[in-house]
Amino acid sequence: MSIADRKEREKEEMRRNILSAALGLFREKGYDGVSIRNIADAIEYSPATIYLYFRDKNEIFAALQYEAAGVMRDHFLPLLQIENPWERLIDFGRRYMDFGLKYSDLYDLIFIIRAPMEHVENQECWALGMTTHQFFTQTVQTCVDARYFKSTDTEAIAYTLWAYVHGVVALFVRDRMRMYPPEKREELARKSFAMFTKMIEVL
Amino acid sequence: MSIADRKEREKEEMRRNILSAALGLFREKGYDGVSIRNIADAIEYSPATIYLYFRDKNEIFAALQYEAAGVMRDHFLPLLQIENPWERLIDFGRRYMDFGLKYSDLYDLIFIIRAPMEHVENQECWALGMTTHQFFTQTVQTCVDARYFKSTDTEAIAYTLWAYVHGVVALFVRDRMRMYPPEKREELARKSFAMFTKMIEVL
Amino acid sequence: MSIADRKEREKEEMRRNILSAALGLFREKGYDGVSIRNIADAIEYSPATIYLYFRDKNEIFAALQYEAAGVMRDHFLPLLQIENPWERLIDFGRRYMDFGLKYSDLYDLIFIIRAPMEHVENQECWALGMTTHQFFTQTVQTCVDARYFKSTDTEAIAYTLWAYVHGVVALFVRDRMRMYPPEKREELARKSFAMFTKMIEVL
Amino acid sequence: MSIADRKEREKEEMRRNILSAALGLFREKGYDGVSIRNIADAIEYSPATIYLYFRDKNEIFAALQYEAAGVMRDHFLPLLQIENPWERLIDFGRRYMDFGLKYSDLYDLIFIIRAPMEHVENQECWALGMTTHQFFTQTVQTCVDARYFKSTDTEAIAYTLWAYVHGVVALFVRDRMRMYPPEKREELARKSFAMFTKMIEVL
DNA sequence: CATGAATGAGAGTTCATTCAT
DNA sequence: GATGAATGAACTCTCATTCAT
Repeated sequence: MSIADRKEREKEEMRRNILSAALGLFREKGYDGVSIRNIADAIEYSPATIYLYFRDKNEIFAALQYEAAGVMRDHFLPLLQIENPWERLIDFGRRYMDFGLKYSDLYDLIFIIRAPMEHVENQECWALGMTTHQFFTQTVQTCVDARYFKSTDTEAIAYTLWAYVHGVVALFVRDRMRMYPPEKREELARKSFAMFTKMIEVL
Repeated sequence: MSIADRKEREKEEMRRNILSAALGLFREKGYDGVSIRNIADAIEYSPATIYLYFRDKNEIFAALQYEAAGVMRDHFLPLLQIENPWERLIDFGRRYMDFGLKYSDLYDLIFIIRAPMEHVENQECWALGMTTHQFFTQTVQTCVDARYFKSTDTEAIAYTLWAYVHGVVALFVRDRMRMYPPEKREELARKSFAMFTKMIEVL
Repeated sequence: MSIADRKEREKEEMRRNILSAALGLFREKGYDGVSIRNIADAIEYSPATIYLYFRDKNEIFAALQYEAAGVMRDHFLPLLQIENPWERLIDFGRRYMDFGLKYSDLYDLIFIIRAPMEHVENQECWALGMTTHQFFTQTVQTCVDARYFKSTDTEAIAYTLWAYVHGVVALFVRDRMRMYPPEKREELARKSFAMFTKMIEVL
Repeated sequence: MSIADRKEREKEEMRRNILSAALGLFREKGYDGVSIRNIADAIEYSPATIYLYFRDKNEIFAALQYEAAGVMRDHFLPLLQIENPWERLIDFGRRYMDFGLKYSDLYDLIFIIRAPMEHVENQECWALGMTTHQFFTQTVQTCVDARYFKSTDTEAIAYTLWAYVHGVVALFVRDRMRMYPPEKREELARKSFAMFTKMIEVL
């Protein structure tokens, strides 16, 4: 079995290799700006080789989205350590923003890009995203149960919180904060977040 | 004069024809996904004809953005009638959301889509957008001056409000509310908005 | 008749207008660099108007060649005043070079460009060129008859002289003197010409 | 090794294939008159294939020029055997004319055609051409040093000789000897050259 | 497993030319 | 007499993709 194992492992390595190169390029030049040839050049293989690991460009894209969803989920793992629901919720928001500001391209992939959703992998990706979403919803639910909010409409609360943080990140990622000097943008986002956490205490 | 008039009208019609076809395509497939040929096919003219009305692809895009910015500004005009600053601010948010949900394609063009910003017309568009932005900021400022908020950080307040409504619209426009049944999405957005207006009273 | 006359005159004026614009552009950007639209823009008429005066782009080109041949012939007219055949011959050479260095574009048109020679006008142009050529040959013949040369092979002499001055101009016109600093090129040509006139005395 | 060798050979063959097709077309229609598609059609490959062998149109042209310059240099190699400077100089001229009359297309490429000179390869070509030019200049210089000329202005002498032979070839290559019957053209050129060699003895 | 070679399709853009008005 | 509007054909060049080796 060990030979097949190694082969499998090598195959997986190559896939990751391709994806990571694709992601890097994607980060630099946007989705449409990346070509199979670019990726091939980056990993120093021939374009044809890519097709041994991915059926077409769309499949690479789908895999990237899945990957992004995985990275995001991992980014939230430390939250499991936080027992106090309110603290966990606040940290959820902070980590969401951190992720969005730091991995803008991944965030874009997950929450902004208008993507073809035909592939199976897209659905896996969606499933993965939903577990994260449910984790968030449950955290809100726990807060509601513990009477941290006056309102008991968990759905509305969760959605409101999400909308806000998404707004912050989306404006940043898609470069719509040009009226603020570059070095002040993140600071403003952070200040606003602090303000927002105050606000929701009265929900 | 009527001949020249007619010609003028026809020319204008053709421009709108092109723009409206382009708008649909841009929204559907993004800036890079749309080709001059696509647009030409859509209006059943030859590609060369497009160039009689627009210098290049970018100019079409810029014209659309400019137009969108104009529509949005007009959408906010009734606000001028509202004297009470708080009411005006709340209505601002409501109208922002209305605009985004109703003219998703225009909203996308202004606040989400990725595209080059080199053209002069882009800058005019930006200028137009900024007047709207300033109108918003002033409204917030007036509220601050009138002590509607405890906080006096106008910039942070304005940004927070904007981020929230943008988040709501952006999730909607880019179809990230698939976990909610279609017919409930707008309702949820509205409910959340009501919740949000309550929240900001304590800012 | 006077109406028809005026019309004719106006038509001719327009033709010259077009040709002179075409020539200017041609000078700047080379034959292939000039488009009908360019010419139309230059004379502030519509491209379609050009077609009222010339059947196609080729015809403009042919007319230009004819014109160039005319300008060249005129350039040689003063030679008729010179009675002494040797002096006339030397002056012929000097004027040939003057013409080539000063009206490089016209020279190119006549002696270098690889042109389609289908048009009737091309043949007229050729005829015009030939009269100039014959004038030159006759001048050489006169010199031969007057024993200015030892050789009596008029044809060979004429051809040799022509080849030399053409060489000088052609290297200049087609920018093959880049090994000499720009400001010295013409000077070198002139010095060489002086040298050449000495040489041919022994022919 | 033989596989790699064969591949290498095939690649080289293809390049030559392209270049030879391109050469014919360039000569026939000039630089601007030739399109990548033309070349592709001529060799019965797709246009995209051309780009596997040459970066762009200019590179094809540059390669041709470089090649032509090489062929020309090789054409002059036998001159190295000739010790007597005067004989060498005369033979230089003869070989120059031979080259121009025999390889008109290459000559055109080097000394007549108008084309952009941006590429590095153009500069290599220029460098190669200059070594040939220097070899010529040195030959003249040696003659000057050995008092074969009365004049000591090496530069002017060299330029004069060059201008003459270029004139001969250029008139021929660009078909400006139409007033002479085709079969007599080369003969006339040769006769003139003989005459010219006599002339320069008195320089 | 990897690839060199090839290509059809398509990108944005410009052109000479026509024709109804 | 002049033109605005239109277009088919062409341009250079890039792309995703295939396939024999």
